[in-house]
This record gives sequence, structure tokens and C-alpha cells, in this order.
Amino acid sequence: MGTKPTPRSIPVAPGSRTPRRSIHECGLFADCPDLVGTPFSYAREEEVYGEGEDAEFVYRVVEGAVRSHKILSDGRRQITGFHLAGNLFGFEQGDTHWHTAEALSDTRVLIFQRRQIERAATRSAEVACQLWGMATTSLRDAQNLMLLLGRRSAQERVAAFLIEVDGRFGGTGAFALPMTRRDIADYLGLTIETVSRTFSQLEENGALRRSGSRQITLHRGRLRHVVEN
Amino acid sequence: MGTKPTPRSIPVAPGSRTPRRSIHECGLFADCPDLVGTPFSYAREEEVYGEGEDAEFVYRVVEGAVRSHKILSDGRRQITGFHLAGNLFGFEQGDTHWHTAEALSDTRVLIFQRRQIERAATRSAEVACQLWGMATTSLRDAQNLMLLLGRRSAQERVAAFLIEVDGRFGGTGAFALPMTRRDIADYLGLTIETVSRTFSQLEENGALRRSGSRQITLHRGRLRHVVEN
DNA sequence: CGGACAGTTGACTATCCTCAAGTATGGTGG
DNA sequence: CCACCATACTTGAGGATAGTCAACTGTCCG
Repeated sequence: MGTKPTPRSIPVAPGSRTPRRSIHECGLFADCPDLVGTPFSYAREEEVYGEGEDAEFVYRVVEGAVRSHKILSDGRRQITGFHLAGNLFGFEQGDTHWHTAEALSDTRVLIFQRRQIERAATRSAEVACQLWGMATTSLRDAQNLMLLLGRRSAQERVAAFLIEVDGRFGGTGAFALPMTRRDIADYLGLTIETVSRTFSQLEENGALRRSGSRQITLHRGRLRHVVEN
Repeated sequence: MGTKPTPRSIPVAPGSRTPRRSIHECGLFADCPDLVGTPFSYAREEEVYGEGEDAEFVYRVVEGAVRSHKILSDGRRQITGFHLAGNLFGFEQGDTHWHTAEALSDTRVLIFQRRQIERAATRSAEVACQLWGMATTSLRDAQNLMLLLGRRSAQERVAAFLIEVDGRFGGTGAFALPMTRRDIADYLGLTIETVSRTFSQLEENGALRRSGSRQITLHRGRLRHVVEN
């Protein structure tokens, strides 16, 4: 989707395109000064990688947001995660991506070569343990989402989602959703209409306020009450 | 549930209870001869560990089967995985279990001290990488289940489930389900009635045959056709 | 101003859930 | 060995939640 500046040809030779930042800014792990990422950008709705492609790179979001999804042949889509500033994504089991990743909005990332990270992991137990920890954290998130998808009502799903997003944006209770209703629906296993209706219900109940469709202010107490059943 | 032989007091001192097997049989990783598991047993429906408990041990199933689940205050339950012979379970992010694990049937396991495994990981990059790989594999499984829970119909869920179980039992197309309809329902985000009805439908369509409620023979072609949409 | 697209709302439908009754199955005790 | 009970499973009828289809509104662009 969108224009495709062949993302895979550029990051390998990072010299000219963008000057390297300080190690502190571009490095992946504190104790790996040689593990430096190359800055890169994606436009809104642009694909970062597609399911089935070689998993050559790993990405850290600097600014913007990315979604990962799986899709069925008839178009049904499940978003498995949103990656916000600071998040790492693109690790896979095996040599190919089993997800598609796309930028929600114009997004800046740092690109790392997967091989290089794997080599660092085989050399440094500390790096490997950090990677293990990140994978375990992702697993916990995935399992929480499984509970939500398998056992929660539409209201509970949307409320839990808003609380989650709020937390990831600093927990101020007010934020602009970086994703469309379709993205939310495909993350929560609902339809856009149900998401929209649920927003309206939550607004009626005073659990949130909308200013425009994206800007949300939460009444976190009431929202938590919806989730905590 | 059931009798509780205080699982946590025994594995620490593995000397007397059961004679240690060969390293090959009890070890967790080939290159860690010091990482030896203690054999232990759980009765049908017995809890291995509960949500919120200290995650002191890690388990490998030798014989039998274990389920991991998360549960809401009103009893809604989501099973996040079944662990069969050979599978490792009990790793967590942080120091406490965020699941409950229970034996489906009388089950023999090997118990490992989590601390010891973590220490091995910090010493050996190879061990850490293996742990990382296992976590990544679990993550992939979890994300596939998310797609199933979020976007698939009851028929597709049950069909996919049966294909998965068949694969884990060797792919012969005939096996005895080790879990109840309730367990299946709570894994697939359905009710027992829907699971039961779906079994009946699939049997009518010739996609499977039942001999007793647990013994299943698959018509894998037709079943795959149901899943592949 | 107008077009494209995102989002909302309404009416109707379908899938799955709930409640209820009935049928196997397996273990226990006489 | 059989009767009995508890439990697992199946089936049916009706209902609720979320989905589908469609129309409409708002917003961002040029």
C-alpha cells in the first residue's frame, strides 16, 4: 500500500542517507555499542514488511506507530499488536515474517539487522537474556489479549483497550488515538460499527468524552469499573 | 483442587523421593548436565501452580497433559495453552505466575528450579538463546490463537483445534482427546454446548467420526477445507 | 464548493449463548 | 456382576449480543 521506497535496499548501507546519531540514541542495548540502528521512515499506511517475507530486519519505533496483523484469505484481519515509540518489533520464529507490519501514521524507526542481533545474542548471554525477557513480555501481552478476545464483551474490550492505550501514552487520561476504528475493531475482534456504538454507549455512561473522533478523554474510574466486572 | 501434596516442598531436595534418571532423560538442555529435573506427579485436575504464586519452578511434561488458564472474577475462563509430553511450561515475566496450571489427567513432570535455569542463561548465551527461541515459538502460537479467537467461526475454531491436536499427537488422524468439552470450549472462546453441536455438525459432514466422546478419527481433508475457508 | 473517506446510527439478521432436559459413561458399592 | 450415582456430553428451544447492510453525518483536502 502507498509508495514503496524498497525498504530493504537502504538500511544495509547506512552511511549516506541519514547521519548516524549518537550511540545512545541509535543503539539497541546499552552494552552493545556496535549494535547501531539505521534511521528510516515510513509513510502512513505504508507496509514495513509483509507476511512470508524474509525476516531480515528488526525495528524500533522512534516516532509514530505501527500495527502488526495476520489476515485470512477472505480478508478477515486480526491485529496482534500496536507498536508505539520505543517499542521493538519484527522478531520472528524462523526466517520469515508471519505477520504484516504497516505504519499507522508517518513513522520513524531504527532498523537493525536481525543477523547482527542474533550474533550479539550468541556472544553475550546478557543480550540473549534481554531478548528472552522481551519475548516473554510480548507473550504475556498476547495471552491477556487472548482472554479479552475469547471471553470479554464488546464494552469490556473497548474499555480495556482505552485503558491500555492511555497507559502506553503516559496515563494522563487524555490522548489522540493513532488508529482508525477499523484498526481498533480488528484488534478487538469486533466490527467498526460495534466499536463505534460502544464508544457512544461509553460516552453516554460518562466513561469517556470525544472531541472529534480520535481525541479521547477518559473517566478512568468508570472505565475500570466496566472492565473489572 | 483434589489432594495437595504441597508440590513446593519436595522438588528442592530431590535426593530420596525418586532415583535420578540419566542426564539424558532428566536434563533440560543438552549442554547443561547440571540442569537436572526432579520427577514429580500430579493427579487429574490437580493444580500445579496458581495465578499470583511465586514462580519458583519450571516444568516439563513427561506423561499426561496440563492446561494453563487465566480466569475472571465471574468465572469466565480462557485457557491459553495445553502442554503435552515434552512441552515445557511455567516461565513467566516477573516473579509470579500470571496463569493457573492444572493437570488434565494424571501427569508426570520434571521440575526445574527457575533460578537455576536463569543462572544458566546468564552464564551461557546458548542456553539463553534456546529460552528465547522457546518464548518466540510460544508467542507465535499465541498470536495464531488470537486470530482464531478474534476472527474465526465456531466451526473453524473446532476444526483448527482438532487439526492442531492431531499434529501434536503425531498426525495420525486418530487420537483420544485428553481434555473435556469444557476445556475445549474455554480454549476456543466458546461454550460447551456450541463445541458439542459443532462436533455433531462436523460428524454429519463426514469431517470426523467419534467413538465415545473422546476418541476421534479425523477426515483431515474435509477438516482442512473447513479451516481454509 | 465538492469529493473522498472516516465515523455514526438505524433496522434487521445470524451466530452463538442460556436455560433446560435428556442420554451416555465410568466408577463405586452391594 | 449389576445397580446406582455423579459427571460428561448431547440436543432442543428461545434469547441476546454482535454482525450485516444501508443511509447518513462530519471532516479533511484539494
